[in-house]
Amino acid sequence: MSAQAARNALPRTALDDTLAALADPHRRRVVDLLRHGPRRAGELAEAAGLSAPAMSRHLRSLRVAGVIEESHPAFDARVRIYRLRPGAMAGIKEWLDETERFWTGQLAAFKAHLEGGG
Amino acid sequence: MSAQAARNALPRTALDDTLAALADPHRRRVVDLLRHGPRRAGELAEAAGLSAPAMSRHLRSLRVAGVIEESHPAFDARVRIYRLRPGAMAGIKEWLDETERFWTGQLAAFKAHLEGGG
DNA sequence: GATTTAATTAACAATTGGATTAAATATTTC
DNA sequence: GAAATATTTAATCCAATTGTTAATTAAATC
Repeated sequence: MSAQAARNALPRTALDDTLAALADPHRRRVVDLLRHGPRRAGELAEAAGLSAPAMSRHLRSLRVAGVIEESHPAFDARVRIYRLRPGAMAGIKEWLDETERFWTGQLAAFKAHLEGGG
Repeated sequence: MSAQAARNALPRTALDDTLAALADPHRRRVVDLLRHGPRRAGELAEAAGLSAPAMSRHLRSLRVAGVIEESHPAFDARVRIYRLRPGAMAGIKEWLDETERFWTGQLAAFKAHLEGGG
């Protein structure tokens, strides 16, 4: 039953998925490649030095995480083209900014405390 | 020797480590707690609803990734106090900004292409 | 319509990651 | 100095991830 494992299952959020998707060098390489424009699955596999199946799985991770999106081009319906999804990383940025904001606020408060009461 | 696994070992960068450290709900919860100030290991474990050993490992991950730092307080050397490390997430932010910058540039170029060349 | 091409899915092996309990390490307190 | 406290490390288990090869799907080409 594995009672303990289930005990503390924090729900997996979108932020988890996005961060996990980007926490892999191959997948981040894909994002780096897609910064310059949409690419085929095959191009990405070759550029990243990965087999087609391996790349396919990475692309799925990125797609499920909302980082990229897929399209079938009209000129050849076998091909799948991937591109970055706008706003995909907004969640991360927001969280980072909030963290920084709180944290610097806390630092300022500490400094004030030292100057006032120290 | 697991020949296939070794074949494509992209080096693990600091960015990988930081992202991986943050891609876990428990660890991100720790960061959220530390936003408001330094906390003891025990406090963090309790607040996150984790056993002490489990929390200890998460704290190590975060420390190795450079997200937090540890200190021994003078009043009780058994205790370990953790705090956010300034600039820990600068790398992520930089990468995100660069991605966005390239990507919006690419979008602008595409728009210009449509308007110019029909 | 048979073959080639682009890509995904399936099945499997190996690695990694996280949680647990028990033991170890300091350090404080009585 | 013995007992209690704060935390980490060790050993083990289970689940998830990643890569590989083989098979599948679907569409283009000859």
